Amino acid sequence: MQIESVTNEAPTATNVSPMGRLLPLTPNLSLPGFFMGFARNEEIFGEEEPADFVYKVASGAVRTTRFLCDGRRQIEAFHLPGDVFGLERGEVHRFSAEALTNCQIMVIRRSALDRAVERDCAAARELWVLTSQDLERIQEHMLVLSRKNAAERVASFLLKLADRRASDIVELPMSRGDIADHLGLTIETVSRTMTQFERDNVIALPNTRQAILKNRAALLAA
Amino acid sequence: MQIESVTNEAPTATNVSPMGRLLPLTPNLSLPGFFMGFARNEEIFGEEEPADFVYKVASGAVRTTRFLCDGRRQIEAFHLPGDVFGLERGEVHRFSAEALTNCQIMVIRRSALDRAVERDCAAARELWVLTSQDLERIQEHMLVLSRKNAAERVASFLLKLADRRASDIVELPMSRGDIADHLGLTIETVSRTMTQFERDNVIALPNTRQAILKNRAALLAA
DNA sequence: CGAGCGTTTGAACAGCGTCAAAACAAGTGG
DNA sequence: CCACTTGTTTTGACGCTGTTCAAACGCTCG
Repeated sequence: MQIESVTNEAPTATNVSPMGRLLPLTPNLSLPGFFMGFARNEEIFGEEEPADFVYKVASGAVRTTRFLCDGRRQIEAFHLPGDVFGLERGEVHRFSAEALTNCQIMVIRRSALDRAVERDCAAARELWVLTSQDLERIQEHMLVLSRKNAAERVASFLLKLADRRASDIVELPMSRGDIADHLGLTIETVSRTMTQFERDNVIALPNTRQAILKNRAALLAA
Repeated sequence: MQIESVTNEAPTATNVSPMGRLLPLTPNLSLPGFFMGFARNEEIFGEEEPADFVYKVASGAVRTTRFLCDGRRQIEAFHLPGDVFGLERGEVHRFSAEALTNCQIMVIRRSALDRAVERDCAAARELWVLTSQDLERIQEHMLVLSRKNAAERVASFLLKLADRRASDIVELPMSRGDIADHLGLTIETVSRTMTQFERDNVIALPNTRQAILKNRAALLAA
């Protein structure tokens, strides 16, 4: 990993503090921070490590994961540009985060966030909204995990990605194994399901890291 | 349902406002509110209804649920005394809530909470903590749903209830069907799994609404 | 005592996981 | 440019776990 300069311009006395320049954690809340670059598969932070920073994806993609004691893995979420991750209530991270692709990550000191929230109720509200959105997203995912079958899970996943990108051409920065560990399935089932969708002319798979939605209705019904 | 007087004492001019007396939403945040009683199976609020109130269990137990379009049900959580539920970011409830048993519910107007949070950063933080705890709880549950088998799911469930009550004698205010819809299983599988635990002397089932943990280690290993 | 639920139990079935091998993709070094 | 390696994805055969369907059992309450 490597600390990156934010822009093409060289840093100046006005836009760089010892904590870095002001960066938008949300559209309404900017805090001093800096950027870091991570290479594909590099760890951004580990489970149980001190949660001294909050992160936001500037470019690339990230996964947050945790493990059961016997090694079974769960991927809590995939984070795309604009997503905030690594925000904790306690002292340590409850997930680890790894780069899915080479990526640029905005890094903000948690102490700076804490201070902003102590004096500014609007900032405090922004923080609450961030966490609420996380909660809503994950409640949606819980429904998928508890009550949907393999085809429905993969369909939901593809549709969510397409909605985020606002396009029927979906880039898949994650491996089949990552998708499986996110959906509570096996690699083989994910692969078989996608191939079946392709045979049924519901999607096209020009290569393993790209899917094109050809029949949204069929995916919704799946 | 029926609006209840809070205590044995009659309300007085000092502890009752038009909004009700001050009630502790959390130990550190009290707001004007009132109590309501609900009968077993009575609906407290419905999905898509305006989220004008926040609720806290005073006594009894509550479930929050949602449905897939074809009727498959998911129980997001069971709420026991002290638990806050029905707190939303948006305008409407994203779950419905029903009384599992006869229960007393503390009801606080959301507008009162909003106002408190606008002027008081400490209150705003309390709100964030509430939502964060929800998120943490549900992330834990997600791991159960995505990567654990039937025996492990039921074991986690019993252990969590026992931890909450700080006792090896676990009251089960919910039906087998409720447990099934919470754990992403069927009634039959829940029943079979519990009977098997009983046969293996891991738990005792004096009746259908009570379980006694006899071998915590076996449950943890399950 | 009988009706109506919820729960338990059984038998058959199916969906998904497991294991194994083949196909494919992406580098690496000759 | 090709042979070789390594890791990922696909495909196939098989078996287990959990579902489905059906029936029996046991509460609770008229």
